[in-house]
Order: sequence, then C-alpha cells, then structure tokens
Amino acid sequence: MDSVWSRPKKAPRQTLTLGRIVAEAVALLDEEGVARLTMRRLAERLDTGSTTLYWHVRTKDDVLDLALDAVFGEVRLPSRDRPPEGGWQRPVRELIGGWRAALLRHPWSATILDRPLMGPNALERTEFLYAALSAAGFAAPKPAAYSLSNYVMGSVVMQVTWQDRDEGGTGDFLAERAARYPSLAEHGLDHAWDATFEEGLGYLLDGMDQALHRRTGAP
Amino acid sequence: MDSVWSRPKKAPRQTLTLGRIVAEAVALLDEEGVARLTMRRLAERLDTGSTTLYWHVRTKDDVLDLALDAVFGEVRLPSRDRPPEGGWQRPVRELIGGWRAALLRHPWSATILDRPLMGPNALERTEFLYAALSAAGFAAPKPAAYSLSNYVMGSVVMQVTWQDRDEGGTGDFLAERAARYPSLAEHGLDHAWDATFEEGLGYLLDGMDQALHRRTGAP
DNA sequence: CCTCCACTCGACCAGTGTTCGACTTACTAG
DNA sequence: CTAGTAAGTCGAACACTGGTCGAGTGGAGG
Repeated sequence: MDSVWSRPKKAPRQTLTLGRIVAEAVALLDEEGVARLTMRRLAERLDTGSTTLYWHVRTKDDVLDLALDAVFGEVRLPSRDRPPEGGWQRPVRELIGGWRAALLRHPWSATILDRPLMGPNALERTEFLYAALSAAGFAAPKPAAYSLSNYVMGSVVMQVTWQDRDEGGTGDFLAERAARYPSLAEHGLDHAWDATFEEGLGYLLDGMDQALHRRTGAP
Repeated sequence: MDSVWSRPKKAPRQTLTLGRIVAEAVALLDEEGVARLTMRRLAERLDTGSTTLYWHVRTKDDVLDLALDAVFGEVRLPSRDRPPEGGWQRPVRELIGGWRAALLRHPWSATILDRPLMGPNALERTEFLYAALSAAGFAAPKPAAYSLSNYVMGSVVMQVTWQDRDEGGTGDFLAERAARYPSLAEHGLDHAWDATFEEGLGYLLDGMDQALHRRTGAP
C-alpha cells in the first residue's frame, strides 16, 4: 500500500539547487536591496552553510548574473508574426515597455546593469529586438537596437536612483538653488515617469521611422 | 632677506584637503578601477592614515560622489548664444558628445552612475541642457532632457561593460549560438561605438525636431 | 562490504568601511 | 609667555565581507 508514510525516503527537505538559490536571491534582493545581499544571509535563508553555495556557484557575481537574467526572464516576448499588425513599432514598444516594467519591479537590477548581459533570457530578448528591427527594414539594426536598449537601461537607472533616495529632500534642494539653475528648478521637478518615458520613446521611434523612410524613399 | 630657507614654516608637505583627496581618488580609479578603491589605499597614496580621511569626508560614498562630479566637471559647456548658429541641435550635440567623452575617459564612472547626480558640475550641465531645449521651443523640456541623458548614460554603461570584460571571448560565444540568436550573431558584433552612438543620437534629435515642428506648425 | 562521488560545512584568511578616543599641532586670548 | 581651544591626525579595534581548505556526510553501484 502506497502512502506518504511508506515512502519517507526522498527529500524531507528539498535539496539545494541552482534554481532555488537564484529564486531566493531574487527574493532577498527584492526585500532588502543589493547592499544586503550577502552569501551568508542568502545561505541562512536557504538553511545552509554559506560555503555550500560555493559548490553551486563560483562567485557572488554569478549569483547576481543569474538573478539579473531571471528578471529579464519576466519580460514577455511579443508574438512574432510578420509583418506585425499596427506597424513595426508595435512589437518594439511592447518589448521595451515590458523590459522597463520588469526592471522597475526589481529596482536593485538597475544598480547591477553594469555587466555584460549574456544570460539566455537577456539574449533572447535582444535577439527579438534585432529581428524585429531587421524585419522593419533596417539593413543594419545595430544602432537602432543599441539606442533602444540604452534608452531603457538609462531611464530605469535614473528613475530608480531618484525614487529610492529622494523622499522629498531634492525639491527643497533645487528650490534653494533656483537662482543658479532656473530652468532645471522650473521644469525638472515633476516626476511623471511613465508619461516622460513614453514621450521620449516616441522621439526615438519617430526618428528611427524617419530614417527608415528616408532610406526606402516611401512616405 | 627672503629665501626659501627663511620661510620654512608653511607646508613642508602640502596639507590634506578635500580637493587633494578627490584628485587622488580619481587618479586611483583611473589606474586601478572602482573595485580597488579602498579608503586605506587612498589614504596610503596621500601619505595619511585611513582614518584621517573621515575627518574630511563622511563616507566612502562621499568620495565617489565627489569623484564622479569631478568627471562631469571635465565636460566643456558650449557657448550660450541664442539663437545658436547651426540650429538648436548644435549645442545639444556638443554637450552630449562631451558628456560621453568625459565618462568614457574614466570608465569606472559608468559603474557609479546609479546615484543622484546633485554635484554642482552635474547640475550645471543639466541646467544647460534644460535651457537649450527650452530655448529650442520645448514648452516642457523635461522629456527631451530626460531622453538625452538616459541615452548618454546608457550608451556609456553598455560600451564600458563590453569593452572592459570582453577581450574577444564574446565573439566566439555568440558565434557558437548563432543558430539560436541569428540576427544578433549577424548584426550585433561589430563595435563601431562612435558611429553607432552618433546614429542613435541622430534618431533621438530627429524625433525631437519632428515633435517641435509638429507643435510649431512650421516646416 | 567497500568505494566512489556529489554534496555539505566549520574554521579560517585577508581585507573592508567605519568608529573611538587619545594625540599632536597652530593659533588666540589673557 | 603661558593656557586654552580648536582643527586636524591617527593606531587600535569592531563587525562584517567574499572566498578557500580540507575534512566530513550519505547514498548508489559494484
């Protein structure tokens, strides 16, 4: 007779895997931020000795690489019909928007972006971008893809740094210096992040579309 | 009689100042990178005990803030004639180009950009950008300024991370995975950084110009 | 039964940012 | 000229970090 009791052998506690490590790392980062991610703390949350982690992972940097790629994995890939309905910008907007959203959902990721993005999830998204731009008519999609990723990364970094550490003090700071920085004090303060992001993305896409038509000759 | 010997009182060794600390920090960062910047090492180069630094500076983060702002100080501000000859894009291109160059001259700065840029040098450059865009006709210059800074920051971060850690291995890595990432493998590899940057900046500025004319109604 | 091997972990190392309290100057007031 | 005060210096120490070493564990295969 088969019951829970007859097979107590396997895994009274789930064994440690790379997947569990990464998932716990993401959770810890979400809760406490990048400064508080420590191999020892991570190990403790996994009910393990800290040195055990080093059997699954070579360095702490590996953990961060994996955690970051996990975030990229949250970005849904738009469908790949070609030609896309709604114009070539449609899927690009979708990808970029999802990209931004994922990074903002895990603000620590913005402080970790200064490393090569070679994880499978990141590569898959980049590949999608290149493919979409090629299909749109860019013979050399690199500058377009480059611009778009730079724009997302940059905007997330900017938004996170200001949102995180601000808490109101900056307004006063700039107001006091309005004489020295008049335009900045007048226009720089309202943080309508989403709208600003969309507007800027519009600039980029419009410019790219223009370049496309200039090349094609079509209107 | 006045000679070197008659006034040995003052500063046989130059006293420690904030300026000297920052300058030495920048030098150390240039030579060895951000990971090797240590309060102790910095102090050693300044012929001081490490704890002395803490009289001039509250935390190591302060040092980084100051060093970063020193980099921004290297960016030459374009002349401020209005209207600028060569179109409104002229001074903007100049500022953005200088901005990028300064950051690339000190690659460590790219890994330090995840903090509020509130130093006087950074503020002055941002103010210039806002003013130039306002003068160009943007009633709300924020999205434009936001896009441009995001673009510079992002591109510097990307370039630095790839330039620093690559050393050739990435090409093979992507070539091996060409089946999975065909577009990326085909178009993603040539790193003509400057040209790519200029092209992308063109997209942005063109899109912004378009928005301007749409608003103005003029061609 | 023994051997092997994936896996775990306690002890330890060199090094980190930062604090504390004592010390040395250099000028100022009496 | 002396006493006092403030600016500036610094050695010792603290709690903590990422990482290594080698000794262990337990279960599967012969």
